[in-house]
Amino acid sequence: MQNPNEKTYSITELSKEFEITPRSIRHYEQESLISPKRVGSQRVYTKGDRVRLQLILRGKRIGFSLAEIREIITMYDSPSGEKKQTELLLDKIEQRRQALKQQQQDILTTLKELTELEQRLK
Amino acid sequence: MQNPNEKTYSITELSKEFEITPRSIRHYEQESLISPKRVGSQRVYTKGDRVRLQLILRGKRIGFSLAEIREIITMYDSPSGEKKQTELLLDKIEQRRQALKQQQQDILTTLKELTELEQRLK
DNA sequence: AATCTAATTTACGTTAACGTAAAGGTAATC
DNA sequence: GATTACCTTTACGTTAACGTAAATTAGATT
Repeated sequence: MQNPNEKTYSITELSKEFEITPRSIRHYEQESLISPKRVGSQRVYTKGDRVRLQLILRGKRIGFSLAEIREIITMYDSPSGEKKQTELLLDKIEQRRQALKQQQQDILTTLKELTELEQRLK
Repeated sequence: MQNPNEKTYSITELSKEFEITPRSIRHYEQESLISPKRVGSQRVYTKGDRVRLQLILRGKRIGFSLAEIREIITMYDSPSGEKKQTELLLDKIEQRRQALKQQQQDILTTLKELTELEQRLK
């Protein structure tokens, strides 16, 4: 049940909250990463849209391209359909998982090196 | 003590080992991320250069820009000099550490979401 | 001597992710 | 009714990180 009285946000509200420019948000929309409603010509963002924006920004922080983020979002949105399709999705998920595990390792290594460096500086 | 008989590598050797193009390696050199020796006009990479290349690639995997990687490398290379300089370095290290911790969190969140999604697909 | 093979430099091209005007619409406020 | 605030679209500009092609060099092989 979607509450029609649910709180909504304007583009500048969101841009301020997440410290990005409206231009970026519009860009994400152009890239089909988010699809706000319109009231007249103005974009209106629901809580769901806000969550999606957070997801986008989280993706960016771990170095995903917008194309990769779109892929992930598409996975979320895909209706549990064909068996063949599902297989493909599971494959992609596994690939992502591997990349993320690698990243975890890389981060751990880098953190250690930073600590070493810090010691050396004292 | 640097062993002058130490094993060295050509640019294509390294490019094959790490599955990148020679162009990329030359580009990193242009950006002052690596400085191989020359024998005649040809680049010759020592083991140390190889390690540095690995560091670069690791940085890339966690989403660092070449500029950020250069900053980190510079920190490594900086001789423990002025007290003021050292303070600045320690600051930068701390900043990096914070960003990396954030990334760890983001990755954990993403991994969880992937798992949820996987469950949903079954 | 000619032909590979692997390297070099120079330089223009490409893609992603926005930045940055410019020109205009609408609704509230002075 | 004019200004202000906030939004819109269109479109060209910018930066990073290489890709790609052209012209050249130098050593090894046929």
